[in-house]
Amino acid sequence: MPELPEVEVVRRGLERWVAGRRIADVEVLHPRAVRRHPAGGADFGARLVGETLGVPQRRGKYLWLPLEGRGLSVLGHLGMSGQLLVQPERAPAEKHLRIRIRFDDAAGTELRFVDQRTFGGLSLHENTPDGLPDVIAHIARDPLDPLFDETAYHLALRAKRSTVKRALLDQSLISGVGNIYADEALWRARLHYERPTATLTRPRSAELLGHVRDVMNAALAVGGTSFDSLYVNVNGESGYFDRSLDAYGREDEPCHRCGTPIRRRPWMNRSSYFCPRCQRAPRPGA
DNA sequence: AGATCGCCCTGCTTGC
DNA sequence: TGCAAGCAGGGCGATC
Repeated sequence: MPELPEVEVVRRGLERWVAGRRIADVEVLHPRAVRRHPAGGADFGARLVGETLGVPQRRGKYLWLPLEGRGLSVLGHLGMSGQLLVQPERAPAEKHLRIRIRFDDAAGTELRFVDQRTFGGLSLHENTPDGLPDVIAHIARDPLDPLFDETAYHLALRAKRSTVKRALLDQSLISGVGNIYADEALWRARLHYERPTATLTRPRSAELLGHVRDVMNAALAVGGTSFDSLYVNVNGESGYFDRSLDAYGREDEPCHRCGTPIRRRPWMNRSSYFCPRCQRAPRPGA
């Protein structure tokens, strides 16, 4: 599933292949793909025709394509299985093709939104004065954003009566961290996922944040090398290909630090993977 | 009002 | 073998 590094790879691909192009036609093939656009697929398409795409932007796992001179943006989220592909116009339709965007130039390529599980989608929104689609104004800056406020993050963390993994996944505090990166960063920081946020010292939270950035940058480095073809993102998960995970998905496999079998615990309708030796559970009531 | 839960969805895997 | 349940998971609306 695409996470922040994968979405950034997609953003770069879009910048290269569709920025500056004018939309000629939009085909919405599945209503769920535009469910965040209340006026529906026909309205979505009609309002895009004739518009020119600006430089794609990203925050966390959201990305958006500004419409030049309009104060509007096409907002996209890939969800679990979404892909944005730049394909030759004559290429056969993908099995899960949901939206097709054609351009009025002679490049011979079109933009396709393909999504098996339909958790993702596209929609059209007005921008805030910051140039952010209004519906994602509540999404915090992500850890790769130069304007991410580390001090504010730490203070918010300390003020929460919550646990560290919940806080990592709270998009209003920090965006772009999903289940995989949360478990990986916690493993690197040797922190148990149920560690109360209020017990994290400033150096400890700074260290954790550093690990979050490290795992994302490592994935970005790998994902960023594999997309110089026509495809914006060959398979929607390129960032994971050559990356070795230390915790996530490694139940019963030896910890890369101490050899203790990694454990999986049900958590918030998901799973948490951790090393029971390196990442000790917090004392009850601590 | 902040924290938590359930739902959306499909295809692969597992188990009886 | 076939069917059913489990699992993956981000985000949002409902609920407590």
